[in-house]
Amino acid sequence: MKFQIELPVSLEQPKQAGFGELAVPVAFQLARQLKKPPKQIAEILLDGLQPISGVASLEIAGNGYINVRLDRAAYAQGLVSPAGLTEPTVGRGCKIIVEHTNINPNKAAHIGHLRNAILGDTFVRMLRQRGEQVEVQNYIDNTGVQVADVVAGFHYMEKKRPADVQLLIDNPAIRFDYLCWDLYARISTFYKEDPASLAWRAETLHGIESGEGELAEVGYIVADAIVKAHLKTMYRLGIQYDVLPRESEILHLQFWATAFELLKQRGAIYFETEGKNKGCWVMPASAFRESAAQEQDNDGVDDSKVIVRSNGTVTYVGKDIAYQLWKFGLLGKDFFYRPWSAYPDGHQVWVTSDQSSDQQAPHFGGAAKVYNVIDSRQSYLQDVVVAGLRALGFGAQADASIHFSYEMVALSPRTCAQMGIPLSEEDKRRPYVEVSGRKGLGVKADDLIDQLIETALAEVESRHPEEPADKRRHIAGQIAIGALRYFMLKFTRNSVIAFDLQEALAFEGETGPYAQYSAVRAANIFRKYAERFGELPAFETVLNTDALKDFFENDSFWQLLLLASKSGSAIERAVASGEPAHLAKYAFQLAQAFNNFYHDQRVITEEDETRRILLLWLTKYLYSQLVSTLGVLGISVPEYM
RNA sequence: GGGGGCGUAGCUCAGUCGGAUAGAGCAUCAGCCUUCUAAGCUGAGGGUCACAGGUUCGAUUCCUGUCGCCCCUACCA
Repeated sequence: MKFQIELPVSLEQPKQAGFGELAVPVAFQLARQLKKPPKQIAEILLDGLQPISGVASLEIAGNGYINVRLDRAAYAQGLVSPAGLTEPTVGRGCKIIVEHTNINPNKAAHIGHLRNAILGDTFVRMLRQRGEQVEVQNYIDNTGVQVADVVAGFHYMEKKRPADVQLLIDNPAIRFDYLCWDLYARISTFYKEDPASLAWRAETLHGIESGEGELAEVGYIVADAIVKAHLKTMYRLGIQYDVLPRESEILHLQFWATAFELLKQRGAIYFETEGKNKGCWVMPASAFRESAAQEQDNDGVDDSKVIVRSNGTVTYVGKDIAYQLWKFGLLGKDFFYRPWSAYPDGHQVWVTSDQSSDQQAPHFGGAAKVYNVIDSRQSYLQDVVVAGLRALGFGAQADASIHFSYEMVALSPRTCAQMGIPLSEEDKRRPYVEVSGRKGLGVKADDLIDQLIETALAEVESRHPEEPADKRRHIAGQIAIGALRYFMLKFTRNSVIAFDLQEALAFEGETGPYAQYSAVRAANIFRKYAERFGELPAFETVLNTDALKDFFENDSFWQLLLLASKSGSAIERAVASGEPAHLAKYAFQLAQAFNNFYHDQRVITEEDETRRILLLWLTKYLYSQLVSTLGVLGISVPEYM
């Protein structure tokens, strides 16, 4: 280099289209060391530079930017006839586990669960698009307090035996997950009014953990039925799973006992002999909190985390450490597996078992990287789990444990009012109200999906009265899913969603249906073209560099092409930042750009044949990029809208 | 008390390693359907990027402090 300075040359996108395709701010970086004005440095850098292939020109702009302009025809030619199949396979053959959904199997799924599942599923799709090997796990806490409460409700409040509960499950006129939603709210209220009844919970938990007796039996059939309902709900949104690891197997197969021995051996936890945690096995706060080491004894507060209670039972975190170890293949033991169910496309979901394994079962676990999609309120517990791995000497795996956190979905005051939820004066002043399963307060996932479908159906019916009813309903479903998935993805993860029904039901503006509509419009052009001119031309043979050069002199066409060509880097960026919202935003921008193009240009009626074919090709390219991006977001494009 | 997050247009939110004139949607107002479908397009108004310092060629972005809001801080999960 001219200045004898080694520097990573960074590239960035100019804020404005008129500044070219790439900007090199290197002169600014050098300015500090060279004590020269950035503009002067840029001039020296460009002086005598040889022409670069694919680059049309370099120029200095602003007070020191070097703007790069690409050779448009060459760039377009590369997109018309891609040189070989350059699939973006960055997969290194290492398995990635994404754990998401993880709903307590004691009641119907609500909108908060939808955010988790949609975020997780979209991230999975993004990774798979890049060629990664991904395993989707949905952890089932079938022995926890929430299940126990509903079981206690059936057993003690409703006086139902296992066979009675099974009848409810088998009754097609009853939505069992909704029934449990209400029962859970009722028993939670009952506990509050009559604290003595909390003994039921203890009794039920004990029964479920032992795995024997009527309480355990009711526990199994309730949890299984609810899991079935959850998978059905999620499948409506195109969300599938590979394996369902259950807490009952973690208990019965002694996963915890193994992890416990490891933790004791390596001194990750110790037996507390005094203070409030006397008689417990605890992890010192210094393990999972940096600042804790210095100020251990301020106010005498003990911030250690209890792993094993004084009565000898293990906390959730303890089990989670064992589970996390298994995910990395570090526990030294495995579950047994049996088939749970199969999706219509044949994809098999497996569930863990403590008996014996099906011969066909694939190998689960043993990943190199693990994403846990869990809401941000649990970041403290996730920190403890990771600290556990680190304390055991598994530093690399601790680093590869990623808490894919997101903020909760709350309800807007307006939506609460619409649903008849009473609000205190204090709540009314807040921007949002937290949902509560214990109070039965929230929006059920299936209700929301149903309402979206009905709203979409009304639109489709008014626009296409001549189309068959089942077709219209299918399309309404696609639109509903598009609206819902986009709505859940448009916010970045650390933003609390104040769920507003009116906003969620919107199909205009920055929404999924807006993007779907753009794609439908493009498809209409192809249909009309075929009606008028016959089959679509073979673009590779028809379009030559001269024609492309001429066509893309037009700045708006060029900008459109450029934007559409960036879908791959949009996915890269979204994966790197862990923000599916970035990809959603890209899809919206692409749709918006297409709508502008659609409004300005007539493809079919263009009289110049070369130009018509060029317009058609650009439409085709935009369409395929939009459809594939929407696909990664889990949004399909209807036949008509 | 401790830990974490947030504060950007009337509302809901983006804002890429610190970079060029701070963006989008909704809402409001004014326009555009004989056209490849108006779930669309064009335009207008709307900003002390919470506040005060600091770092430097340059700060919405990084640092410190103040104010306000939220979450976590259980032998629940």
